[in-house]
Amino acid sequence: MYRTHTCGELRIEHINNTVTLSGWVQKMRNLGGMTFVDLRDRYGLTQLAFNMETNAALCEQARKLGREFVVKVEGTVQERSSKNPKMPTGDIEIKVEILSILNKSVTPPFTIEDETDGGDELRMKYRYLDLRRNPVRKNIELRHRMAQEVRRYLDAQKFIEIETPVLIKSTPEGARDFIVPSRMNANQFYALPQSPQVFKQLLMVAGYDRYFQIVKCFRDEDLRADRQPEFTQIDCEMAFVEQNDILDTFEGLARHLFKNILNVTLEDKFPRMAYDQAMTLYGNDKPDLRFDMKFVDLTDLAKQKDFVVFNQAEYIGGICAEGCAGYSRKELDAMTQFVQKPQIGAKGLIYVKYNEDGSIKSSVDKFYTEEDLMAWVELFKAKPGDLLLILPGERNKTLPQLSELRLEMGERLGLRDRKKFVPLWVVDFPLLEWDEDSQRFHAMHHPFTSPKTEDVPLMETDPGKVRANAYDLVINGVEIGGGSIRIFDEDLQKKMFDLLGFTPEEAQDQFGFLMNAFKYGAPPHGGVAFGFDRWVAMFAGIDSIRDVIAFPKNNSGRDVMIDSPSPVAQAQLDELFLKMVQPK
RNA sequence: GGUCUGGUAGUUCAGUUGGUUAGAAUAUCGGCCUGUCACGCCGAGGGUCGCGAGUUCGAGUCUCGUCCAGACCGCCA
Repeated sequence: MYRTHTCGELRIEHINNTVTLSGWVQKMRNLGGMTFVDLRDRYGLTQLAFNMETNAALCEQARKLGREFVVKVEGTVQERSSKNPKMPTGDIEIKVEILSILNKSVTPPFTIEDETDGGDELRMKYRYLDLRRNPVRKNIELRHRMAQEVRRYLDAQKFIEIETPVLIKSTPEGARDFIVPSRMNANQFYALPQSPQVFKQLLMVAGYDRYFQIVKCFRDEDLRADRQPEFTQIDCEMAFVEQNDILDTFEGLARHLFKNILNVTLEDKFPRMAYDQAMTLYGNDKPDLRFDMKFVDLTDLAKQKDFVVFNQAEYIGGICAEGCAGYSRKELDAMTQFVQKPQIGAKGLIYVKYNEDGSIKSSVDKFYTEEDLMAWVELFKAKPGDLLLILPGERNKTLPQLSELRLEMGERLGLRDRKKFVPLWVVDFPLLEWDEDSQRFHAMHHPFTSPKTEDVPLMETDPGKVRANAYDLVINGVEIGGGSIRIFDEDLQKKMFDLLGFTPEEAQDQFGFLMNAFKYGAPPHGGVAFGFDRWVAMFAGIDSIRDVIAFPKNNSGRDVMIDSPSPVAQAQLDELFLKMVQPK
C-alpha cells in the first residue's frame, strides 16, 4: 500500500497513529543532527522528521534525497516540539521508520513553489512541473468545480448533455476553419467545429428541447492572452422559448456559479441594455459597469465658437473623471499620449479642470469663455475637483477611443475592483454589419440569428438597420457569453443567406441539411454559448486564459511541450493526397 | 500581415559614453550545524551574452538581417 493518508490531512488528533504517506520531496532542511523533509502531494505538505540519534542510517538515507524525488514513508505521527502555525499540518510531523525512494528526479529547471523562479516559456515547456505548483493547481481545480456546478444546475433544469461530432464540414462564414484531410475521400476535408451551432439546432428539430455540452471549439485565427486556437464553450440550446426565457434561465446559471463557487450573491434581475445605448454611453458593446463615467455628448454645445477642431468634428464626447482636477501637466500629458497610441489613434485630448475653488482651467481657454466652459461642466454634472476629458472626431472612431480612455481612467481611479462583479445583458445587436473589404454584409452573430419581427421588412429596404434577437452576457467588461433566438423558418433562412451574398445553390450546398431539417417541423428555438475558459479566468481573478487550461498553446499556436504542430512523414502525405509547397 | 518590448550562469535579472578577468540573487554540489519550516554559516563549480553579418584598434553594449518569446492592432460570425 502506498498511502493511508494524503499529505494534507494529518492533524494533532492523529498523534501516535502509524501512517504511510507517498508524495514528492518539496524541500530538505538538513540541520546536521536532524533532517526535515517536506513531502508534497495534491492535498498539501507534511513534514517528515529524521533524527541522527535515533536512526543514523535512515537519516543518512534521507540526506541523499533531492527535490521532486517520489518517496513513500511509513512512520508515526508525532507532535512537533516547535509548531508552524502557517501550515495546516504544522502541529504534527512524521517520525519516519521506513523510507523508500519510488523514483528519483533530475533537478527541475525551475523551483516548484508558489512564487516560482521560472519564466513563462520554461514553465510552458515543462507544463507537467508547472501543474505541480499550488497556484496552477488551484486554477485547474477551480475549473473542475465550475464544470461540475454547470452540470448540476443544467441537469436540474432538465438539460441533457449530448456530444456532437468533431469532424464536421467547413463553412465559409465566420472564423477560419482548421481542416482535416480525409484519407478515404481523396481531396476532401473535414473541418473542426468553430462551435456545435448547427448540430444543436438539429437537436432542437429532433425534439431534445434542452441541450447542453461543455465542448471544445476550434478557430484558426491569431491569438491573444484571452484567445486559444482550441477553447471550451458551455454550449446550450432550448426549444419553445422566447428571448426572455433564455435570459432568465442563464441568469440562473450565472447566479448559481457565483453563489456556489465564489459565494457571491448577484442581483435578482440582471440589467439589460440595448446595443445602441451601450455604444452611445460607453462606446463599447461590452461595457464595464463596475463604475459609471458615462459619455456626455458635447457635440451641439461645443460647436458654438471659433474652434476649428471641434467645428469639423462629427462627434464631440467626453467623460467626467471625479476628483482629478488636480492632475499635473505631466499626468495630463500621459493621458494624451495614452489616447494617441497607435492602437487607440486619437489625435489629441482636450481637458477642462473644474477646480476645487470653482475656477476653470482648460486646454481650449483661447476659444471658450469661462461661461462657455461652465455650461459644459453643468452638462457633465461635474463637481468642483472634477476633470473633463474630451475627444472629438468621427463618431464611429471616437466612441471606441473614448471607451479606452474611460477604462484607463477607471483603472487609474481604482474603480475596476476584481472582487466586485456587475453583470449585464447587452441586447438588440444589429443583425448584420457591413464589411468594407468584401463589400457585403456579414452576420454579426451568425447566419442563423433571427431578426426582430418588427424589423423583418427592413431586410428589403435597409438591412444595416435590422436588429437581431441576439444578446451577450457581459460581466465587468468581459464578454462571458452570447447567443440568439434562431431562425426556424426555411424561407426566412433563405432570405438571410441571400442578404449574406450566398446564391441559392451555395446556400443549399453549405447549409442544405439545416434547411431540409426545417421542412420537417422545426420548433422555435434559441440558445447561448459561454466562453468557459474566460469565465474560469474571471473567477480565478486573472486575465490570461492560459493559466486555467492544463495544456495551453502559446502566442503562435504552438504547444512548446510536445512541440506541435510538426511535419509529418511523406508516406502520410501520400496517403492523404497532399503535396507540400514551400512558403514564400 | 503590422507595431512595440524582450532574449546575458540551471533560473530570475543587473551590466555605465563601445574599453581590464561579464556580476548579483537563487538553484546545484561539497563541508559544518539537533527543532528547521525562505533554516543558518563556509566554500566550489557553472556563460557559444539567441543566431548570422557589419561598423570599429576593440562589440554583451552600435547597425542590419534572422530566429524565438510576450503584448497589442488587423483578424476572431
